[in-house]
Amino acid sequence: MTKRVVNSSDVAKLAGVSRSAVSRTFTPGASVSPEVREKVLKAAKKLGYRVNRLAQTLNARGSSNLVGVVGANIGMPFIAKQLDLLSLGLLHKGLQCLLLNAADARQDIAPLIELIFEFRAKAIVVLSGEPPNAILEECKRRGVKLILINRMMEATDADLILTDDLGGARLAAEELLAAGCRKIAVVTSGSGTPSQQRRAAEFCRIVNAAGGETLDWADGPTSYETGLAAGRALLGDRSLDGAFCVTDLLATGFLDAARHEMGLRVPEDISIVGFDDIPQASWKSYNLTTIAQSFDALTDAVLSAVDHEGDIVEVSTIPVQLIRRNTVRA
Amino acid sequence: MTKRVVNSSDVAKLAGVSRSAVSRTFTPGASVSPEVREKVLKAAKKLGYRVNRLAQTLNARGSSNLVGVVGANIGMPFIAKQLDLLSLGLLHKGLQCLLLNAADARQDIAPLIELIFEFRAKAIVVLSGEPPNAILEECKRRGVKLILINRMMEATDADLILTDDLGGARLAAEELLAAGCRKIAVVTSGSGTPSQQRRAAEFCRIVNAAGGETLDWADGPTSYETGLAAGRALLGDRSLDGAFCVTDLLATGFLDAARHEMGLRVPEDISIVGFDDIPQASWKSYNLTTIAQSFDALTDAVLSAVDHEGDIVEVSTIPVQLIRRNTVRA
DNA sequence: CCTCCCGTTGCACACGTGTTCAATTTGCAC
DNA sequence: GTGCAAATTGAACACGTGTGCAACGGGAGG
Repeated sequence: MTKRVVNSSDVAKLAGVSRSAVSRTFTPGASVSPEVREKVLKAAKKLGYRVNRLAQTLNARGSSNLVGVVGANIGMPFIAKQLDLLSLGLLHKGLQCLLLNAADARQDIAPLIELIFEFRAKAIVVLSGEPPNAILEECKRRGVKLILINRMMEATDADLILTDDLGGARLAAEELLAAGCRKIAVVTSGSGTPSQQRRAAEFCRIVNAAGGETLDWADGPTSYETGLAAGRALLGDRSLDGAFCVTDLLATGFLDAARHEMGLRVPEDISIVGFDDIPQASWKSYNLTTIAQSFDALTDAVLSAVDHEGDIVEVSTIPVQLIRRNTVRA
Repeated sequence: MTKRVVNSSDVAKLAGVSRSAVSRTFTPGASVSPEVREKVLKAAKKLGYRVNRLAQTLNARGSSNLVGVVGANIGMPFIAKQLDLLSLGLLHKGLQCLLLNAADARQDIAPLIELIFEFRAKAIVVLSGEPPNAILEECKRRGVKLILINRMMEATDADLILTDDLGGARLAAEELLAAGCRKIAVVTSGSGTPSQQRRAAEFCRIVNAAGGETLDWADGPTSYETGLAAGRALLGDRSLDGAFCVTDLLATGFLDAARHEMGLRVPEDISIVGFDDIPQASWKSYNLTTIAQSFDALTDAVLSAVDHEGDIVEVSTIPVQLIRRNTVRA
């Protein structure tokens, strides 16, 4: 006994019409008479018929309505929230989300993208890692939209969606300077992503220009533990009166090191500003002053880039906003 | 100018062989002579040929190597981590992950599952929501593996993967009783998921049997804010000396309410135990004693269920473990 | 040299759908 | 009733692939 799935021909046979009629019934805007449509729908329901999207896509010239999403560390709060909203938006738009999770941000994501090619996806969204140039060319050749979120800057063949890192760094710097901070730690991970580097560099530039002193840290993955380690290493220097952590995850770790290991009071002894506004930033134990990115703007930008046909690349900037909570001295 | 994607016939033509030879070259275990294989590979590389998985699947009788994953609240720490490991494991096994994100845990997930049917997925993993019985039957009829994680208990046609909620509740109860707690809050969300209900019911049973008193709370979504609200509402009663929150997210909120709003010391004034061991549970500000589920066991169970052919349903139990940190009085 | 067997190859079919094109029917005005 | 346009319908093709089947070729054993 072979469990065969029902065909459009099966439906056609039962309804007593041609297979074309069945196809047209399920194709919006096609020309079918109401009575035929009803017969077809009845037969389809009886047999439990469902269109085979794979065959549908195969037929349609060009690509499917699949969107490949490449990421790493899906479990981290900020990425998780991005993915949550993004997949929701895609689904809402009638697009399906093929998730390719990289084991590690450092992993070469080229094989994953090539896998997406094999599925004839309509677009590819890259949340982590940096696709090599060969991939960029291949995307262009195949007519696949490539959308990079906070990735390489000099890629000219992909749609770029960039957080306003410079604006955010400025907000953070001004807030800490206004609080009277003069010697400020700048905490980044060792991953060296362009986004983090831009934030750190711009922050240092502004603070130094204002006569402040900055102290860099860059090591480890982008994690709570790294923030903790940074705090342990840097906070021995009691002359530090401020810290800018380029990620909230780093900031929470740094803050915990200050309070629970180094015996410092926040914000009385040291002021801290983060970046991203992850959910935990608003938890009472942290109450972290941070730079929020508009998730809505980010999602909208991705969705519009997916739809946006044409060869002109789009560069969207996600606006940022200072969220004042309670980790900067008044 | 039409941007056509390269065919296997294109490759065949360039290599001077038949299309079958191309297909066989990319089919492991097929019979091709080394010289033909090399010619084909050379031509394929030159043209940038990639197998079209959609056509591949269409041909192959039966289903694809897609696995549909249905979830909600992908952004929440516990779900996010589940999804992270799961998608990683699936990818590692050569399976692709089609992510369908529900807007809300209460949303009817039947349409999402039906969408997965249309893609002829090999299996469906349900992380949130409860599929109606009609879906169960349809899965069986279509020969699609249905895997439910911590969902309905009485479903007999699906593979079930269940956390050892009862064992976890027992560990929590024993820990709190051993700490001398006599009047214990039991905090659940208002979502009424079977998993949460089992944990709460078993906990109450054990504590009551030991002569302890329990105080229930069940309202709101499963979130930090709900835990906060529960703490505000319950902790006015100063005779409370313990709390079991069926989710770490609830526990963190509850703990913050105790410390930052009700002026209580944890664990001196009240002992708290959570469930899930989300990453934040180990953050220094919480140091939450909690019941950990083995993520590896969960992932393994899902992967084995996907592969496991045959009509017999599998029921896997994910073991739990008490993680002692610092929210229970010694 | 003949026979048998095995590895390789190409042809043709099947998978399930959307769509063009011509044929047919319907509707309508005269 | 008749002519014409519009709406509907069905047959046939295309999409890109894997594979059964038969044909072919070569080497080993007799």
